[in-house]
Amino acid sequence: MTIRTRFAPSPTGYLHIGGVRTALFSWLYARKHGGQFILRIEDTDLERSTEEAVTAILAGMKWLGLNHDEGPFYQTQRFDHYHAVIAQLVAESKAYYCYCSKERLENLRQEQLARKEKPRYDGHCRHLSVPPTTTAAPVVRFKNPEVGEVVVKDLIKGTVIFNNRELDDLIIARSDGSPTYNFTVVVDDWEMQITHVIRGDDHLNNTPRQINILRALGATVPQYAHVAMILGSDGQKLSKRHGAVSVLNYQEEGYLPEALLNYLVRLGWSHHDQEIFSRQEMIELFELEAVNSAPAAFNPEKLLWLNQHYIKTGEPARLAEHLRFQCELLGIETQAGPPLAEVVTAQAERAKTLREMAQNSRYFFTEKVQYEEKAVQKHLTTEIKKPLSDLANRLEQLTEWQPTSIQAVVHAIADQYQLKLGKIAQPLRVAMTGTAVSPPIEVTVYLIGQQRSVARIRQVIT
RNA sequence: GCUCCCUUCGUCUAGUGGCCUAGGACAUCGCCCUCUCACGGCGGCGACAGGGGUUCGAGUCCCCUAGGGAGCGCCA
Repeated sequence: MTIRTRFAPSPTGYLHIGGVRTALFSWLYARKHGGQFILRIEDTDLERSTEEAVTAILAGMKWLGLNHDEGPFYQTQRFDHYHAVIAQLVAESKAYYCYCSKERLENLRQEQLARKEKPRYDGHCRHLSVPPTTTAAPVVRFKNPEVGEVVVKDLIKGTVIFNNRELDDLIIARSDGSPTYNFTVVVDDWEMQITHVIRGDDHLNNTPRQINILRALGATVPQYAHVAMILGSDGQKLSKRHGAVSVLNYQEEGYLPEALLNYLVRLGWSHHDQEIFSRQEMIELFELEAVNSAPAAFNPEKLLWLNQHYIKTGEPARLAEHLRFQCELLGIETQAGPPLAEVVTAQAERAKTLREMAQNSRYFFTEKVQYEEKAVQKHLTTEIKKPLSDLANRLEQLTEWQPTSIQAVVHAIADQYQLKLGKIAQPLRVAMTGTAVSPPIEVTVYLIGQQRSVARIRQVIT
């Protein structure tokens, strides 16, 4: 049997961290078993679904490299399938028309709540032999079994047993004829031959209803795996404050897709003590049985650590493209500066995001350096102007512009004036960058270039 | 209210009855390295929610309590 998993987001909001993790788990499971990963857009809520959300979901999946083999399917384009199945169910008396008014339902609900009962439909129209004389359009309800239990063998939660007495006859078609969620999911998972339904555990309670419908349809029941939700860093429900923002925001903020994926795969899943997983390793090692059934809190610091890990270990040429993207966002012209890959190498161990790297690399690309008042006051003293002047001259005469030769010159000046290295390196750094922080001085000078370096020193000492 | 799920350091987790005086990672603190910031190295602080069982032995199995969360929609 070929493994088939799916990711079925509803485009009523953006693709956030929680959704991405579920998608990742589904994708990994399919890839690991050489199966198929299907993307399905659950857009039946016409009121709240938006085109932008669909675009953002697709873009997010693409950015992360979570490629699908089939789809994207749109539920709004599958209404004829749902209608056909509803008609079949009604014809077989496995579903029925319900004419109850919303008022009646609301009263019923209030009464049940008052009696401290779980609010459920009472089956009023289930045994109606003749339709009532009413002008209101009916809904269609599924005839849920009234006795017995449904056993869900969840791959993450374990065996969960639901008593059919706790369930009621849910609406599968609204009065306007449109199908409802619990029904479309079932029809789609069935028709798309999904073998493993991996989704958020907020759906665990829906599972027995869906299994009952599947059984009524004579369909094979898929395996289920309910993943716990992601909490905010404060242990509360994830909100916009923590990361319930579009996954594309992470791209804009300078995160690498491999870092986000690595972070998310370890949130709720583990393989012994291993923290770093390449895409290939994730695929090979991932298993649903090792997924934690408890919710996990989102920890931005660890994501940052992983991001820097991938910045430090990634291919500079590839990271350079990410840096270029960030520079563009920040309006930094990179044309006239040093090769971006070399900037990446120089800055990798002092940037946690590519955005941060771009921000801290402005001085490599601009003619007009912004000088920090504090740094200038502290390091560009009058006593240092003579050594800096000599240094500029020596640098100007260098025939070989390399970090090693630059370093030799800096050391020579330090020796000549009997200065500790820091006493000349820091003033030089401020002259070059406007700040007291940068990569090793010889690398900084090297990357800024001979002409610019000499010019910057002379500018600050005149 | 009812049903279901969850509970190991601040956080992510290892742990599948003896290897646990509970291991790793992030964060944090200290030291070292050092031209700055970092990176790196070394070390410190720090947890089995509580209570009952079962067992020779429980973080690990069972029950209860407490605390979190989800569902109970003509939303998905």
